[in-house]
Amino acid sequence: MPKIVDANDRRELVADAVFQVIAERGLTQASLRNVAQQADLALGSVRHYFDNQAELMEFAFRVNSERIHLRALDKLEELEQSALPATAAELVDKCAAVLEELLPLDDQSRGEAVVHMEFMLAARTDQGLHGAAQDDYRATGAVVGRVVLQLLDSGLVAGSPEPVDEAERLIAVLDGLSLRMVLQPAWSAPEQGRNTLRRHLETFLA
Amino acid sequence: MPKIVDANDRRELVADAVFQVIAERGLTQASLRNVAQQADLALGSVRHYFDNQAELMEFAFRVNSERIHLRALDKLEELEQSALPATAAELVDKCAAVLEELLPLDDQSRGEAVVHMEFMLAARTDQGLHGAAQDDYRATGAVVGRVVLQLLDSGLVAGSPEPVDEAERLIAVLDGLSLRMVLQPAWSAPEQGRNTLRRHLETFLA
DNA sequence: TCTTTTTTAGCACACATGTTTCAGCAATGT
DNA sequence: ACATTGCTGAAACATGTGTGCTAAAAAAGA
Repeated sequence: MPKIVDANDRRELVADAVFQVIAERGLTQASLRNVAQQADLALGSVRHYFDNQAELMEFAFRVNSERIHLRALDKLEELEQSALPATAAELVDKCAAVLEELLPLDDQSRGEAVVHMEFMLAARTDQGLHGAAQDDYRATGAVVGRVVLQLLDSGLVAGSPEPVDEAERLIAVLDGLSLRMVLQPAWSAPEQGRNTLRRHLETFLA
Repeated sequence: MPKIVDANDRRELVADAVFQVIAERGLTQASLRNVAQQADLALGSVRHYFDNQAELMEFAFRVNSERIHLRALDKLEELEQSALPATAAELVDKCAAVLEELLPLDDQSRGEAVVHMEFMLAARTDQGLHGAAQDDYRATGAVVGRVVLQLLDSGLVAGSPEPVDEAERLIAVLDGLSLRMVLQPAWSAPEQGRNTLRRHLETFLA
């Protein structure tokens, strides 16, 4: 028996190299050779863990999606476990804490957001990535939907908006903010994104 | 003197071929050879009108941006020329008419939106496209900003929100809706996008 | 008809990519 | 010690890419 390397760890290590290449030079530069060099591995080693480039890309896509959504889900369960907030300000704070996990507010999440965008766009024409994109949609829909329910069921909202409609609009705000913060960080700083999100949430209250 | 072909017309024709290739197969497939084939031209012919691939791409990017923003600007000037709307519903109609030009509601604008997204994302790592992306940002910012001013100056809005902040949020809604309608047309149909936009505008009114 | 100039077409080169193949290494169990 | 087997590294191949260069074609004026 040779050196035993945990295959999953190795695959995630390669995926991290993919993320770095995409964040710095874009998805088009995420070739097997560039990724291998970034991971300090030989081309053959990368191919030992991934039969295809397609398989590598789908794996990296899914890992990235899960990292984002798992962080948001953790915060969400904190919110749902804790006592119902009494004041409006407290409610906004709790919801914002969850949704901010979906915004690129630091270097780490900025990189993740870039990778996310590139993969989502690529999935439009790449059949191999289509399934992963569908799962990603469902995941963010679930997170945002549950936050909206928390918000609307709190008894602090004005009017009686449709949850599905408001989830759709909130997702649009989040996606749009992410897009701008990723592509135009000079004009859309983290604080600005945070503030815009909070202002949007506050419009639900009387 | 040989056959005189209007150089600008020809360049736009090649740009149209670029748009078709991107819409159908993505930016990565927009090679000179694929574009030439799509335009029914020889590789040499394309290269006669564009020295570089970089020049072609920047030209196509700018043509696409201008087409989108010119349509929106036309509608916007209609709005600003016409009499001030008296009722809230009429105001929302007018503003929505302008902003809907920025959403992918038919096949034509859907293609434009796809091309727009691909170029914006590519501009993040491609220095040659950076300038065009900046101009695009300014253009949409101008359109949306003027619509927001029309809205807030109508005397029909509740509260006194900051125009810049609300423009930022509205741009996020538009970008997010575009993104979803382009990437997930099955879940986000044109009517749904239109409705979400109108609902957002209505939240400004009492 | 001949000339001139735009336009088209094609070849060739250097380079990057995904993939296949195979030889060598290195560590672990016997 | 030694054989097994996961792992690494490298070379080779086919394909696609941008670009430079050159020659043919085509059309309008002389």
